[in-house]
Amino acid sequence: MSSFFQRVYRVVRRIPPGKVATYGQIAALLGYPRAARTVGWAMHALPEDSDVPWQRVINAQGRISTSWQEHDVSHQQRLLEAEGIVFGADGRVDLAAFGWEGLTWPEIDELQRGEAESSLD
DNA sequence: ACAATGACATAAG
DNA sequence: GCTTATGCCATTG
Repeated sequence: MSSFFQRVYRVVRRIPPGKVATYGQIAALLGYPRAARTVGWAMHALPEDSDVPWQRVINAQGRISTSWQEHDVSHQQRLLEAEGIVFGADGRVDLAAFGWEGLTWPEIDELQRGEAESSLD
């Protein structure tokens, strides 16, 4: 697995339950503010037996942009609602209320160090 | 190395 | 608010 994907997964795992992050936000944490599309690609390539909470990653508008038709949007929405996230009538999430604040610098530092030591995940 | 692709983001109509 | 167009980036063939 390519390093970039691993880094994406590692960050996504840090998203606490009941919170959501955007693709662009994750990309920015990795040092590529414009690599949101690649983050989305990483989610798409994510194996089902993974422990990565992919459902907590949505687009910048608080909407679920999944086009993974095998498990439509309602599936992802159900997973998020189970964590306490509330969807608006138009199917949007209030990022101001449920948006992930991101990682603190110590956490980012720990993330980087962990990446250097363990290549598996 | 080149071209195509895609769970995005943002600006414009 | 919705649709189109353009930019971005890593991965793949």
